Amino acid sequence: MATIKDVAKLAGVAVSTASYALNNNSRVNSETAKRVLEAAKTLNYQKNGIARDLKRSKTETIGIIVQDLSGPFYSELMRGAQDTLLTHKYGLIACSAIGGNVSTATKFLRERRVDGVIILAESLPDELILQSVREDFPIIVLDRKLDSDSIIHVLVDNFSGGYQATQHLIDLGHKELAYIGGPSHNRDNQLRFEGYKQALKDSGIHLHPSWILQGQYTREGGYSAGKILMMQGNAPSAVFCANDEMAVGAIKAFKEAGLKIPHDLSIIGFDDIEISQYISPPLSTVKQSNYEIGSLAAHLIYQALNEGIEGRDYLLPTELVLRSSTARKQL
Amino acid sequence: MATIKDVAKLAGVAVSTASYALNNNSRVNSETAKRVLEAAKTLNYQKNGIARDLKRSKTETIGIIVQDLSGPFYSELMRGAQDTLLTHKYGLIACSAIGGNVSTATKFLRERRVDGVIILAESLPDELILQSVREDFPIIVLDRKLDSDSIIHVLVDNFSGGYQATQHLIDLGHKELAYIGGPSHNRDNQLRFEGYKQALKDSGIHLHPSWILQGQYTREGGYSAGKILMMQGNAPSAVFCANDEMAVGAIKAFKEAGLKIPHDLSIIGFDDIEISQYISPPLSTVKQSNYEIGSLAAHLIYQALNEGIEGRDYLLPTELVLRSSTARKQL
DNA sequence: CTGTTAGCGCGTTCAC
DNA sequence: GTGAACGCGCTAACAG
Repeated sequence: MATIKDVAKLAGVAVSTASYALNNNSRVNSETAKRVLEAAKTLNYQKNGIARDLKRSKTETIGIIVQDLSGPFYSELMRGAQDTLLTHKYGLIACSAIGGNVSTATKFLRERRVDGVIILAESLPDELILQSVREDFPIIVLDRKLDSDSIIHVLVDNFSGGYQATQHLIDLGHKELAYIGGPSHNRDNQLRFEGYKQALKDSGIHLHPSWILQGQYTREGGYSAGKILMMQGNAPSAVFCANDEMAVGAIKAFKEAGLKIPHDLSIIGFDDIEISQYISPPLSTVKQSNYEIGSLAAHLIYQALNEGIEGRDYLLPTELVLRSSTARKQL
Repeated sequence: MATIKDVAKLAGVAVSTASYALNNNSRVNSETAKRVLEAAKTLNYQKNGIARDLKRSKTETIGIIVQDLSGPFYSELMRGAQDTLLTHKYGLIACSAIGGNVSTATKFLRERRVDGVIILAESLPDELILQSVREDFPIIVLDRKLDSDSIIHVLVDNFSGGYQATQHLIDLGHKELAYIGGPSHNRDNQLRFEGYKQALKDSGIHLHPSWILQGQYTREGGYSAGKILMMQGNAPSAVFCANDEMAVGAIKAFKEAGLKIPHDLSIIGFDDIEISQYISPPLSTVKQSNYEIGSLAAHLIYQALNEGIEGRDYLLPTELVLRSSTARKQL
């Protein structure tokens, strides 16, 4: 591999001159510059980015850590981040949180391989993040609330989302409202549940413990929860599922029980994943604008790196997406 | 930021000793090592990975370049690559091909920021890839065939896939077979089309030019193509769509025209994307095992880096996934 | 066996 | 246009 030294030698100039020439610095006269560029070409010189980053002590790259590099769920978010960073000439690289202490995530976080990180990976331990806090290394978390005043939070307003969904069902005349939740330790789920409870309370509707179920955020979990709901005898007239995956599973269970949706039972989800519009009936749900989240996160990180920022806690609104799985209660 | 120097000073040892201690080298006696580790802890020392990579001239990280970091399409593939690399203690980072010459993709390719790359991004120019060829830098392409004997190809057998799909329709008794294709310059599409033509030929079925349509690989394109097919008057009895997205669109068009699928018309897609099983009717399609592709790519890159490899061209089989959108031709 | 000295990897940038 | 220090950690060779 040719280094800048080889280029300099071939062009008959000092290494520093070669460096200036290769970076189009106007200090070198165009004649010399041309010679250098030619030498670089003949040697097929490729700069060593690592050496460069080391010297300049910055990488102009932001890392995003996601659960498993595979979630269709992150699509829009990444696009948002990518688009925004690109306008600032920053790069974006993604890695997964899988792999524990040898994971690339750890490298990103601790070894200064990127100038800042965006985190959206439940499985990444809080401690790892907190240990990585240091000056001039912006960390944005999208999936939890951490107790450190240098960490920036961009969170979705899950509470309002849960409230909105529930209120929508109430507005349609439903009073028997079940809740199929995600893992109980999951923060998003907790907040969505709080929203649900608050909405019931505000309308003076009593919360019915046997209608509170757990579906682990999975399709299978939603299916089981739906089955249980049916077997209990006193079926509710509407169900709020804390995510769309579970709603898909629950719908299956309800259909198998012979219910017509939304005629016999209304159901609303959360997330607005892609398949929600293709299932039958198309699912009403609560949507968070992932593109905006990504874009905001990227924007904040750039600001933090270059101009400094003021606020450190951002709460983004949710939006109701009404399709055909919810309807006015039949009398 | 504390550097190893600070740690050494605080522990009262030479930098080299600190380095050995931090890397658990048995040369330093445990007493000293403990002192060093403690010093590191009190200073919150984090090693600079960049400096390390520079010195060792390797990163133990593989890059994967995808179209836009967002495709649900890559999910399985990434998982495959990730899992495999992890067992070799290599990291995986992903970046998008968007951004032209300032893109992170370019950095990966030219600036030795990773030890090897996997490419799956149509928009990345051939030249950029070819220019990045150098010794000891394995490049695996999954989306095209390049004329360089140091580039490794892992390709899906699109020809056979196209053949399989078409043959399946023929086996069901269909003889009026339409083809809705992707962009004509797209290599995958071309091969699928070749497979289609070959299958027709082998069964002595004449190819009907007005049944060859173009849908740009998009849902809307498939929809339009479906409409056109209906308007032509002489509708085929079965359709092979070069990807599932188009099949989804086409089905919509056929339904709007009052056709019952598969009773009046059979349709088969390609890719087996997630929604294929949720649409109505569930779509028969041709599947490529993306997990395996990713895993194989990762395996090859590891081999190339550590043991050297023999073969440079791999062709992976496709598999027919039969659901309910295809049926025996009605007499 | 333990610890130290010193040079390296490679490009950037300041002082001359 | 150039020489040389520098960023930071690794590691071979050497000394005690």
